[in-house]
Amino acid sequence: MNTPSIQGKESVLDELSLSVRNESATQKICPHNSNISCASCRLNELCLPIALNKTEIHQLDEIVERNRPLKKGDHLYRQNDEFRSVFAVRSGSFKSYVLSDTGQGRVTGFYLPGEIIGMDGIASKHYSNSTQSLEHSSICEIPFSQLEKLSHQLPNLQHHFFAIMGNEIAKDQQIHTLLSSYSAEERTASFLLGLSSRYARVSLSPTRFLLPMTRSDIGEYLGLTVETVSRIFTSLQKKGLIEVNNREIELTDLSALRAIIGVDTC
Amino acid sequence: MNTPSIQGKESVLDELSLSVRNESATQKICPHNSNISCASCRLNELCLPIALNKTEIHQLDEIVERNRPLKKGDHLYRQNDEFRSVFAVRSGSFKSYVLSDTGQGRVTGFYLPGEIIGMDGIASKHYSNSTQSLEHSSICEIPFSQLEKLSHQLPNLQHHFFAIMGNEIAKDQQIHTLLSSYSAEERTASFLLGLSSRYARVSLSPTRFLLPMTRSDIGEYLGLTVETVSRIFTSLQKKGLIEVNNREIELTDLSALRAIIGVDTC
DNA sequence: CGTAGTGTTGAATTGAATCAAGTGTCGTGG
DNA sequence: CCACGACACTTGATTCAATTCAACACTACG
Repeated sequence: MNTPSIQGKESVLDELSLSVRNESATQKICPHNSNISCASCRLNELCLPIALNKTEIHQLDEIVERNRPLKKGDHLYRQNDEFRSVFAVRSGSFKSYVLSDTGQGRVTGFYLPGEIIGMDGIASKHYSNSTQSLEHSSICEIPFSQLEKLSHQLPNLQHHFFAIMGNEIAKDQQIHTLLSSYSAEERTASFLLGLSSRYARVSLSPTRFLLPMTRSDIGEYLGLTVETVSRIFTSLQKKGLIEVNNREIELTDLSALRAIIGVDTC
Repeated sequence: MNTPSIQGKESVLDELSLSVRNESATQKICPHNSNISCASCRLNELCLPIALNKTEIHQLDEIVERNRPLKKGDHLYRQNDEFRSVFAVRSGSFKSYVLSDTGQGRVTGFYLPGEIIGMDGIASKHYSNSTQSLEHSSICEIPFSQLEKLSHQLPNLQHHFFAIMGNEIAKDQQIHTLLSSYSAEERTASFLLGLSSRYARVSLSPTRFLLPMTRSDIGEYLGLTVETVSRIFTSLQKKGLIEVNNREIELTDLSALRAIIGVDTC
């Protein structure tokens, strides 16, 4: 197994570190490059083009707008902005959050390459949260009215977009269960395993990665305080299940992590 | 305001009590009647037919299967069953739940008339939870492959179904926020207000209704224990915000309830 | 009429939050 | 290039909201 070595801490937040670490030498295109097409995108097996044929991908390509990259902290959109588009993460990562009346935000989701952002705005025609880049990132913007028109022409695309939305619904319900009945340790373990499989999906190491978000972001997402997240990390490390160093994390015992959340590890 | 009087306790769980209480005399069709069509359904302004014209509604009608009513406790489907259809609640109510490894269930959602059930199964082709009737209920079954075919023909239907799914996603994210940062009292108040507006949507009293679910169901849904839910109900009643009597509930001070969850009551 | 399920209430316990103090890390501008 | 300031993170002590444990009342239904 080729677990790519993590670079020194001076580049922990380097915009490339999460995106191209273990890409093969045959793929030289910069992940932030705006001139890439859906057909040549390394994510086309996960993203919208899945299940489309060449002609169809070309049609999709026509409506996708590849905007300039976002810097860390830049907003993709803000709560109550008019809904116009959904977005596909091409590189980097994002967080969605809502601001509570008391001013403090609550994180509602994290988005990694190949994932779709903004579907919460479809019904009300306004985004129900704000979404911000966690590092140097690039996205594909897909104007929703055009996506609808194209979906109408391409049954495959309609089918797939229904599936993407259904997946989001199923995922949200899992989080509902997580938050309503799991302990701090179970939530944290589940979160790390979730990230692990999402990184694996984009051909990055499932056991060794950089957390793009702060402890505070994780806490808000999991309904815990920063202090608790930090304590759980320390305790998991003491138990030998993970190795943490700042944003660098290694899952050293996946099956023990799975055991925490009650998944049988035959 | 015409707040319909609630019937005696001997009919608290009567299958009609939630469905037809304040219907006008001009509408005599039994809500469990299987021979109703979408065109004549009293829910057609909320359910799938919304935004469809007469011809289109007729086409939808053709694919809808109106099954026999379900008794209290009957399952609509079970976790891991093959996904074939989504369902629209015509009368009664349902709960979705997943069984945790420890055997105890966690409720993931409640469904009232006019709401759509089963979208969590679209992506994986298997239902990710079990769904059970909470009282005598009736549903419309919509085979998903046919819904897709029809959506392809009717842009209005495609648009509307995207909106229904987007709404579900937005709703789930609100619950995420609720569970991750609200206290037991805030969750309970928010839950009651949510039910209130959903009943209002189907022209029932927003301040006086019957809870179709147990305290335990509510607890599982909100991430609280039965005891806590019971205590919060008692305490809200002592404060004069609600009046509870078994499954009967009256919201006597809506703005105070809204104030609990931090909504400005101008 | 009895029994299982549902709901309430009280007392003790506890997991996570809060409060508090400190260290580590990063990006900035002198 | 270093020093500074702003965050980000950690760790400990204390508090508190909600759970757990326990006992009992109510309701509904065969």
